[in-house]
Amino acid sequence: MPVFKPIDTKIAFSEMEQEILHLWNAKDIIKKYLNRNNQSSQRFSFIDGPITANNPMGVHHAWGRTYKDIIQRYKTMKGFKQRYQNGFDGQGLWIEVEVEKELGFRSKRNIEEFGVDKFVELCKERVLKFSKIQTDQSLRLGYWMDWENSYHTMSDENNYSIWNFLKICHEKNWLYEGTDVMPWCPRCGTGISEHEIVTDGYRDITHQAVFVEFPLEKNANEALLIWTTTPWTLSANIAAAVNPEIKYVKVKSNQKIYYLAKNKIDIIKDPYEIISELSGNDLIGISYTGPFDELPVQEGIKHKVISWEEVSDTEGTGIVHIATGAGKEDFLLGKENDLPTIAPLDESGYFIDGFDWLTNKNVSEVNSDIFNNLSNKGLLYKIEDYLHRYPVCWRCETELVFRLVNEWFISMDELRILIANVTSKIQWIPDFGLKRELDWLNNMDDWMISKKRYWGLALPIYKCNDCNNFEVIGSKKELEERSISGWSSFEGHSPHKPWIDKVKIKCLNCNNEISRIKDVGNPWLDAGIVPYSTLKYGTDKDYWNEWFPADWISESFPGQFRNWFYSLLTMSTVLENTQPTECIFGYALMRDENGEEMHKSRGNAIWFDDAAEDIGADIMRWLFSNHNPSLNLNFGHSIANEVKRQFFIPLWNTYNFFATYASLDEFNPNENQLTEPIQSIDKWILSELNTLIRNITNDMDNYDLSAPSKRIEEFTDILSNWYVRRSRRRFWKSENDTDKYNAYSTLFICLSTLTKLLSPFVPFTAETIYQNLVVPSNKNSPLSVHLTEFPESDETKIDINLSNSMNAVMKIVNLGRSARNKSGIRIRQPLSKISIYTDSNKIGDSDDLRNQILEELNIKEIEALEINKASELATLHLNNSILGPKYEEKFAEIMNAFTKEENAKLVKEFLSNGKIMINNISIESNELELRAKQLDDNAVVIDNNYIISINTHLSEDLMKEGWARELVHAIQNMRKSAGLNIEDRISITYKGEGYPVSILENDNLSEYIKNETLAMQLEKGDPSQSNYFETISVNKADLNIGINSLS
RNA sequence: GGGCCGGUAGCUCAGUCGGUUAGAGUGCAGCUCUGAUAAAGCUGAGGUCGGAGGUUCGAAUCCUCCCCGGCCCA
Repeated sequence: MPVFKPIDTKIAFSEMEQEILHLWNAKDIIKKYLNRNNQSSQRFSFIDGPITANNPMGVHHAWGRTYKDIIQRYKTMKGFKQRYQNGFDGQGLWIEVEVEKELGFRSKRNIEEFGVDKFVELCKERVLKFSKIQTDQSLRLGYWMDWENSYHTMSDENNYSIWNFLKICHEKNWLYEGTDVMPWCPRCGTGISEHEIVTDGYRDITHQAVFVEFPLEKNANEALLIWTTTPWTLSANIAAAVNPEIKYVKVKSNQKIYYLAKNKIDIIKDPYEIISELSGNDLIGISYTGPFDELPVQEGIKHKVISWEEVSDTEGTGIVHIATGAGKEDFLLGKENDLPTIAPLDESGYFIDGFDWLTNKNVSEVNSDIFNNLSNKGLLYKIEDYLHRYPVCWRCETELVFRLVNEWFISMDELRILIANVTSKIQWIPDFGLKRELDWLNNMDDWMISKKRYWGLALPIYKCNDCNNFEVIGSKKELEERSISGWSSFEGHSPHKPWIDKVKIKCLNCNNEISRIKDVGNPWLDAGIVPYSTLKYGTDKDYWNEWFPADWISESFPGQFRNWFYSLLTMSTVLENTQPTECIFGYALMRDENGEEMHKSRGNAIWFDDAAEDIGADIMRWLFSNHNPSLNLNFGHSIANEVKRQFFIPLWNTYNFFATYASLDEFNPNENQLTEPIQSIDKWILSELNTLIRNITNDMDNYDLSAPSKRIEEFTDILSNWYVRRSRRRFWKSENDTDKYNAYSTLFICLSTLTKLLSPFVPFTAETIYQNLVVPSNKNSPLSVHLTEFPESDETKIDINLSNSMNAVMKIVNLGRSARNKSGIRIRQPLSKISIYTDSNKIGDSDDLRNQILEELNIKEIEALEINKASELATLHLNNSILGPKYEEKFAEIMNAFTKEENAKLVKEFLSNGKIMINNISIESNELELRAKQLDDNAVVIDNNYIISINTHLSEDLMKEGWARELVHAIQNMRKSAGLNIEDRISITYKGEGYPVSILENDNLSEYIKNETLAMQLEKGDPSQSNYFETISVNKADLNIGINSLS
């Protein structure tokens, strides 16, 4: 009975993967995997960066999850106990937006009318729905986590852990309420973060840009000329900014004096005269009259020219109108220069009190009124259409305005350096990650943690509107203790809006009843707390100590420096002043096949579910494993197809070859162990295998997750194209001797070890091969490859000399093929001699290796090359990499003297003595190198001081032998065409004259032909009477051949 | 404007500590081998290693400046 099931040579990956999924389910393998190291004393702590559970996962998530799976599977096989906890991110605006879309909402007012409680419940439901979908998709990818124990950032535990963090921030005086100017959608009534604008938020829009005069205080006939595309902000003008480095001019036109940048002189619409040139510096400090000084809010504001390096003279007038309450940069500049702030708009974009005739007008409809007003005051210089990129709301396309808002911040003044110190303790892969994170920290403003929305962390900040005291509550228990009303309405709900806001506490300063602020938290707080919340920091310190810090975390680099990595580092610094993880492994961005960003709208996005079915999870995973993580990854079908052809098909063919013949021969790996004498080629491939294990172990221990796949591909290549290719005859021969079983054993060891090496990377393929090769042949083997141990390298099997010799053999064979190619002699045509010069003659000593060369190249014999001949085939060169550092300056002289000598003489000296003398300096063997001469009539290769040449002369006997092999080849093809089985015996009939017949009637050659083709008879006759016949051309003469099956 | 990453064959990318004639895959052209292989092998064409300086006996590699692309910050 054959041990191994027959294999489908045309492998359909996704079907194979479905079968394996069923197997894992049926045998409960995942659970066994998760629990196998429960008793282990070794720990590997991985913390999952939560995936946003807002949509089905994409192929880019599959990339990241593959890394996470690979490292955990490897550590599992190495015996480490792990937590395998996956995380879902579920609070924040992204979820709200999707729920709003589903409900057809367009603004916050819709949500208020609908009911915040119902809205929040729908957000929760959405998270649960997509976390389920993502779980199923992850299983399809072969990602093994403790799926029933995934954490959610919306959990009570997570939210209360953040409360604790915020309370500590407050105790250290790092938490404060401040103001900032941010992009704001007046229609949705919410701030839009910079990130949201950057991704999808700019449109090309034509605005009316206006040139306005700001008259100088000292002389109303002189004016600064400014330019703006947002006329409504002029009502909030505070200052005018110039660049101290730029050249400005004072010009006279129509009896008035204007100031503007020299480069923008074209703006002056009438004839003008330049009165003087001046630098920006000369303008700084000048007082002017504001364009809307008559408005109540402008009372008491002193307008002055200030300095700002960012002012350019490529746009506008080179003098910039500054409204500190209506522009992001203006606001910062205002802070630096200690300027007052006027904020004109309410949440919905209406002018607030104090703006006289503008009050209660909407920002979207005031432009023409403002133009008229300015014109009446004589301040309007001119109006132009201006096309520019302008931010819009990514949900409703409304043009954004910049609005001054109150937000809550964590101050970075003291924290910045502490976080940087913690950051530097972490190993960053790739290492430039550290530089980038430190750069971000350096530039990081205070962290804005509030958002005026509904679904998210309830910031536990309670503010007294009377005395401005604010307090931060650090836990649920503390809130209960402090509550003076509303606890019963809250109890039983999650700490979210609106329920949490029922609870009121007493102001410790003035005894008033005070409420929580309305804001929710920045979602990165939710993800950053995870090393504390999920590891039971607040509830089980022993557990926390056991698993904190993480050994390794991984996420896509570009965005996370300012997001997850940043929040992790900040929160861990505040709580424990220590690193949350020992190592951060980052990877770049996924692009489409052509390197373009994937977009739903562009149609080049690939859905995970489609990819899993069309491409297969393992091919995706191998493609990911093969890629340098720090570079962007181009992903697509043709790239996946290349991976399949490059790696999976050769691997599958090798496996198929083994299973087919091992079954025929009823080879059983348990009963047939390797027995002496063992051929060199077996020892060699086992040496390579153990080297492979050693290298991969080393890679994985250093978190180099892309090196192993390259090594495995190289190994699979030599296994298939050298080991199997060179061993075929051993498998085919009819007698079941030790040598044949040694070949099977060796190949079995390689393949079964490969399944284990492969299992972290391609769990389905590895399992398939394991199930067919290992499980049936050994009753004691673990149920799944994923329950096995990672292979240990057996150093005693590693033989570097053998490896070098085999490399030389392969090199020689390559040379032989190349020589044949050049002289047009086919491999089927035998050659007489290969000549080798070597001092120790190692290849010549090993019959095994000698025979590899002779067989593979179809050459009769190896002969020794004598020294005079050998020295004609080579040139001698200095080994610069050794001599350079050794002799430094003197090296130039040596090189000079060396080139003056006749090289052929030096070669001979070297071959005789193993060294040469130059300038009375002895140059040793390792400092020299022989290279093959490029000769037309000689095929020469030199390796490790062997000199090899191949004789391409053909004798009559050799030619006949060549034709005999040609006939064998033709008859084999006929057998195939006739549909015969491999083991079928045949009889051959031939008809022809002259040269072809002389081959068939040569005793040796006809015997050879019969042997090779399993022919019992070889006779002259009428081939057309045979079941199958063909006419073959031999040395330009025709030969008719017919075959009959005797089976 | 600042920080980081990248620029090597038509395309995708290796290239270690500075060291010999800069490699692989893919594509193109030609050939070979094959009773595991919808495979594989060989040969050929294809390179100012982004540019310019510098250090060095020697630079794709180190240094400086510049150009182009990406990401982040302002």
